[in-house]
Amino acid sequence: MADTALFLEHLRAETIKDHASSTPLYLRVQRGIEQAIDSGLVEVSDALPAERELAAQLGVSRVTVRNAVRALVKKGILIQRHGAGTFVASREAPRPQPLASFSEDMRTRGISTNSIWLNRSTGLPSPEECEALEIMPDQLVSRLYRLRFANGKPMCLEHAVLLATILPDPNVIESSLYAWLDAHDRRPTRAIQVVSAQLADASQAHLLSVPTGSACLHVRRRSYLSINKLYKLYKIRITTERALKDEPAPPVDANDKILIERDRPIEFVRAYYRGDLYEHVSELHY
Amino acid sequence: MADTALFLEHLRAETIKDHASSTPLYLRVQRGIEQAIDSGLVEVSDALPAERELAAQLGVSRVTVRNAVRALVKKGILIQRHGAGTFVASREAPRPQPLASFSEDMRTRGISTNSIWLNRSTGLPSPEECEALEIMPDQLVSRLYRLRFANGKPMCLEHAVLLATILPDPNVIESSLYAWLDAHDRRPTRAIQVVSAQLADASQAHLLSVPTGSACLHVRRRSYLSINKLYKLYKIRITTERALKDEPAPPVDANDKILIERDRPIEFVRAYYRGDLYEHVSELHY
DNA sequence: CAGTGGTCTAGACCACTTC
DNA sequence: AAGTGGTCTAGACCACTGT
Repeated sequence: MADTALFLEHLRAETIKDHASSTPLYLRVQRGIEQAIDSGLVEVSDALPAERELAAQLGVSRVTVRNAVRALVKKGILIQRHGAGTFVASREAPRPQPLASFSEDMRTRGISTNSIWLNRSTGLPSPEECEALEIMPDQLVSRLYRLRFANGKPMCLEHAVLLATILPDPNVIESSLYAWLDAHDRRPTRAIQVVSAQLADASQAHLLSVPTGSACLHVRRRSYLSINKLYKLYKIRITTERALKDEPAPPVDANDKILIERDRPIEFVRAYYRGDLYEHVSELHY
Repeated sequence: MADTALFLEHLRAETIKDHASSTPLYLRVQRGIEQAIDSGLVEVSDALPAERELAAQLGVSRVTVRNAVRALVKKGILIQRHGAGTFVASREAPRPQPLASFSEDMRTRGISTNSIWLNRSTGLPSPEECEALEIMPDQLVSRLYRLRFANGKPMCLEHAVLLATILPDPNVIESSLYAWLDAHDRRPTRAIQVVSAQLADASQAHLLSVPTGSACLHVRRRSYLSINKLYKLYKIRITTERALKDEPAPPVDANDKILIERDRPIEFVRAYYRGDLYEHVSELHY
């Protein structure tokens, strides 16, 4: 290690910093180690001080250190080898692809984006949408239909459908749907995509400014909100409604049902990308 | 819960079972809980006994119980809610897509597969392959080129390149490459895929039995082997060589280099799928 | 052999949920 | 107020690695 003393000093400072705040100790240690690596204080291939040593130097228990290290190992930033030590992993190695929105995806590729709205409305779902969103036919949905541009070129024809309970009014979306969802703490945590190759039909080709019969990538995506976030949103809604309408609390059963389900689909997207301009990246695990 | 006493009894039995073996205690507890859920002993929406209660009943510490539960929560089988309890998650909810081989992928879709070899050889890598596999131009690679059929129809034109150190002789592969890799403990643990839409050119179209200009899905995949497995394979190779040739151990530096890198690409695949027969599924996380 | 991470115990207090 | 999971401590022994 380049300078163990300096590393420990930084870590101690970082660990003490939010002492008054409610940030858990192991998260502060974790962030301290992460920052030390990012700032180059410890370099790739360096061994971290032993867990017992770290614990002693920071004045915390070894369990707490292990808690912090475990998260960083899962992130791929550290590598532990039984009997040998804990090492800083190489930085060049690929990291998992996060669930990014179209705009974010393009931004990371260094491409500017804009879009024009073809339709925004709220209404009843089609049978296909009912199945995709796991809802009954009388539950309202919001629709966003637009043509997206990348670096000024038409790139993608996108049709998004969301639960109206998640997005009550589609007209509030300015350019980035996910930015709005983020701001309202209801951004999907997980998505399943099905990608297939198709030939553009006449109307798609016209909108995308390509010849009919060009190759295009058809992406269908179902996005899920984690049970925890859903529950929190649900609780908030219930409380607010009760406060407003002076109604009694809902029956416990209804509550229980929601608690125990897993992630719930909140968004269903169909998109047609120009085959000459877009490639879809995905990561698989064994 | 249907029958707490029965659940605890099962769990106690499962926990004690491999007492003599070296299986860690928390893994035995974990497996016990998992089996109880799979066998229907506890049902969806049931709350598990409290962690302290479980620990007391099993005669283990609460930390050990938490260790077991944490893994099951990560797997999506259990859901924990602060202050409320630990619940069995719904089983219908979708589970993440594992990294499957073509044959496995098709089998889960209920489709039979076969293939004909177009070429199998070992040789020096092209510049593109060097970059994809992160190797020098003098390091040998094995190539597998074949036409794959699904339910008797030509489905996919696949060109796979692997490090010769991983697959020394491509002719040993009968039908499933991944089955062989599995048997030799060198199956990739992770892969990154890039999917794009293209029109089939004349030779591709001919092999796939579709008209020239049909939509096809072009998939490029880099598959990685985890650092741990790599290290174990490497160590084994070193030891064997030493035993055979009576050579001294390799210099420590070479060893160290390998230890600290992350996952390493061992396979590079280019495949062209018929757009009318294949859809690519992927999952994203936030 | 000494040093490391991996597992385990028996406590404790805090934050949150439920009633 | 009682019960739950979330965090934390101060120990202990085992299995593995390096030399």
